[in-house]
Amino acid sequence: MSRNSSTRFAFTGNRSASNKTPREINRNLVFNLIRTHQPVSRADLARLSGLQRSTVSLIVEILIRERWIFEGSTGRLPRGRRPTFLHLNDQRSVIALDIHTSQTTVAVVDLGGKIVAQNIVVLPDDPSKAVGTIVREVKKVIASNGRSFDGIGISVPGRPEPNPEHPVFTPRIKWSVLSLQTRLQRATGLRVKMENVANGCVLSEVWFGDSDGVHDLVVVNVSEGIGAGIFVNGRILRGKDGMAGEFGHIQIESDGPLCACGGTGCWESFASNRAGLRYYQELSGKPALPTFESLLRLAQSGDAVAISAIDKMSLYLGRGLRMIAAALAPTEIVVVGEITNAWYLFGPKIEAEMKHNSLPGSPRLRPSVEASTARLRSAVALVMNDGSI
Amino acid sequence: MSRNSSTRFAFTGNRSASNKTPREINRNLVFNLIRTHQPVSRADLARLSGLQRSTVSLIVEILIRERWIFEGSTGRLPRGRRPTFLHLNDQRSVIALDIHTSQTTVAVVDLGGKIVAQNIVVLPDDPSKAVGTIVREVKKVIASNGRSFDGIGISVPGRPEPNPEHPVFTPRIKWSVLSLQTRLQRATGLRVKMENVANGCVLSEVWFGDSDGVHDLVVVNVSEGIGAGIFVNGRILRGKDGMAGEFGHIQIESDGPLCACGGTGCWESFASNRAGLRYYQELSGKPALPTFESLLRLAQSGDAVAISAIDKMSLYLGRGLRMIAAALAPTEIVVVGEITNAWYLFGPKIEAEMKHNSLPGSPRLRPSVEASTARLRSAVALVMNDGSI
DNA sequence: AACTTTTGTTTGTATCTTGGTCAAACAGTC
DNA sequence: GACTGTTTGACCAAGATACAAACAAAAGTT
Repeated sequence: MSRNSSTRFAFTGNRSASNKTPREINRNLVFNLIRTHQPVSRADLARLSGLQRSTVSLIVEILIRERWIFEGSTGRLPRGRRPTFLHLNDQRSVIALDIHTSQTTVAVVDLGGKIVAQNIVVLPDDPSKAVGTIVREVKKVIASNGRSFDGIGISVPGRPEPNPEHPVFTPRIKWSVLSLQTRLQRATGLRVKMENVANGCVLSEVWFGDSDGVHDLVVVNVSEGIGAGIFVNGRILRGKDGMAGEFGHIQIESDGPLCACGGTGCWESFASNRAGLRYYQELSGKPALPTFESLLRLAQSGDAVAISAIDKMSLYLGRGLRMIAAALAPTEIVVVGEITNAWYLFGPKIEAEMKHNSLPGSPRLRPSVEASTARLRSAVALVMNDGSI
Repeated sequence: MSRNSSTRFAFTGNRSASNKTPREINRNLVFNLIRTHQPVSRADLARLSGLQRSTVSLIVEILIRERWIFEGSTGRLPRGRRPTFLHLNDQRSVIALDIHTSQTTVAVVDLGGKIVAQNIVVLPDDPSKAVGTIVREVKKVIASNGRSFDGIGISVPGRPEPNPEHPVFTPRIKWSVLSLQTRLQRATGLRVKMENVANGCVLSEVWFGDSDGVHDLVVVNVSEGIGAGIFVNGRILRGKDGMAGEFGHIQIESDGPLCACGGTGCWESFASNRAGLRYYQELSGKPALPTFESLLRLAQSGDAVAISAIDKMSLYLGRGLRMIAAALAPTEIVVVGEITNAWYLFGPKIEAEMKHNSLPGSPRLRPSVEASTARLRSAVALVMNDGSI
């Protein structure tokens, strides 16, 4: 909270600092405090940040001028002058895309994380037509909403880091997400940012989570595959070509099903939604269920075989989370995905296995609030902040 | 290199910045450039840092006054005024301790990373006497060297993070490293800092490595056990209670030998020095070899069974490194340990297995220069910089 | 009506980088 | 040997910023 008074050396990278650096840092600090504490007064911001009230006032003035926030009503206190409450400007908003293999959600999200409008688009079977369908839908949303938008944020399964050699790593999407980006940019003139699902959920947790000082967090996205978003030392760990967090493709048994990545025995072959469906098929001897949701419904209605399948999946999930705990020692692991809709069936099993034979100090484990919301909200952080937290 | 001109928000933690912050940042920057580029002139520092020459001169003046650096000889250029070369002050030095289960190295290391004196201490069999032996030896070294020391830096296998609940995690050391710290502090009056071996090697790589802009690096220490030091986004990833990087205790097979941590099938059960010795014993049917060095010597002399044992160990090492690559996607993995003394036997096998069925963009793999040097040098970074890079 | 408390603004000061100027020092050229 | 161009390092004014303290505003309390 207070000044860093260390006289010792501490690398902060290769960047030099100018006179404008403190303002930049404090401006970010104040803005983030407004995000997480709104409505809030200047005096409270001074107390929260450790800055002087005068400094806070100057920064707030800038933020108002740039339309990030606005002055709301005055409050009421037991005594003293009434404070002026500051709010995030919910007039500013972005277009959010949540891309899945077969469907895509197009939404309007405001700066405060509120989902103003939402629209599910079923993609055509022909992959080459998917991009066109999405672009059309986005233009429709822009036209139907009177407001202007700050940009477009896209959540994709895979790693859309721009790299000339491996442009994108999105094994489950059959069409080019890169061409979607450029076509949206051309069609709308807006800035378009893409991010991996798990990293996006990290952004949402950090931007809109109620916990104040998140500094260690791993988000594990359990869906068709498994990917993780790693938030450490106050930043997202991206790694080379944005490939960090691919725990799903870590081999946890030397033999096992062949994975889409080419390897065998990958964690996601044992613990993803597809694995759950496979377990049900193996245990029941019946034909495969159409969707993972149907497996959840069966289990929730008390089907013993479905519950066994879920238990087996949970066991492997817990084992993988133990791996993540040993590797990164986060204070908290947040699970995102369809399984959070029936967390009572998974959570206890997963947690027990995660803590079984683990090193001292297991992380807290909890499901994400609402996966779809988290993914859509990430668009705000992506557009407003380049996703750089 | 140049100014961060982004007007967007970028979390830099919860700390506010004062107008002393730029000086602090730039001072660190300049000092680190001197460390990595010495001897170097003020003008070169200005070019390297992007700062104005006037600013560099002011900072250099402070660094000289505080005895971090000194002005050396003037250089010679094709034309123009002669530059004054700046050097790290090699009069400043620290005591370095490199702790192993059965022996400890006590050394004197100067600010430039040069090992001025070195002394191997064999620890008594009785664990309770180990601390006393080490303290005596340190006092002897201090007395025999005329100079004064800035502190004591200790490299230990394990995670010596201070935490009331789990004070330390050093499963292979039978005596209390915490009491060593306090007794050394009392006996010498110097500041005493401890760090995990792998993290220490990261510090050494970053402080004394010739690569300029290291921002992604994982150091894997292969010894009795296996531990990793993770350097990402320009900082060491410590995790809760400093436990991050314990890849050695990740389960890579569901069944396997019982590990010291209580689990089964841990990576280090398959890939550590002990595993190599076990493989030799299993393959040869002969009694166990006394030390890992003897296995290396056998293999180097062409013993086919020893080479097979090493190959098996390499296979598992490569598999574990593939796991680290998927988890963190570092640009480089550096291996530290006895195996680097016979790297030609391990390296190709490890690298081939690491790249086998891996995700796109494998990290570079290389052995550390000299493990003992790296561990001792880490003391400088620990003492001079609180290990906070 | 006077006092107290809290909020938000204004003003003066210290710190720090920037960017320009200047002398010194040196090599090459006329 | 004098002139030219280059580089280094010192010096100084200007601009940006946070801080500290004083001040104005607005409400409740005495």
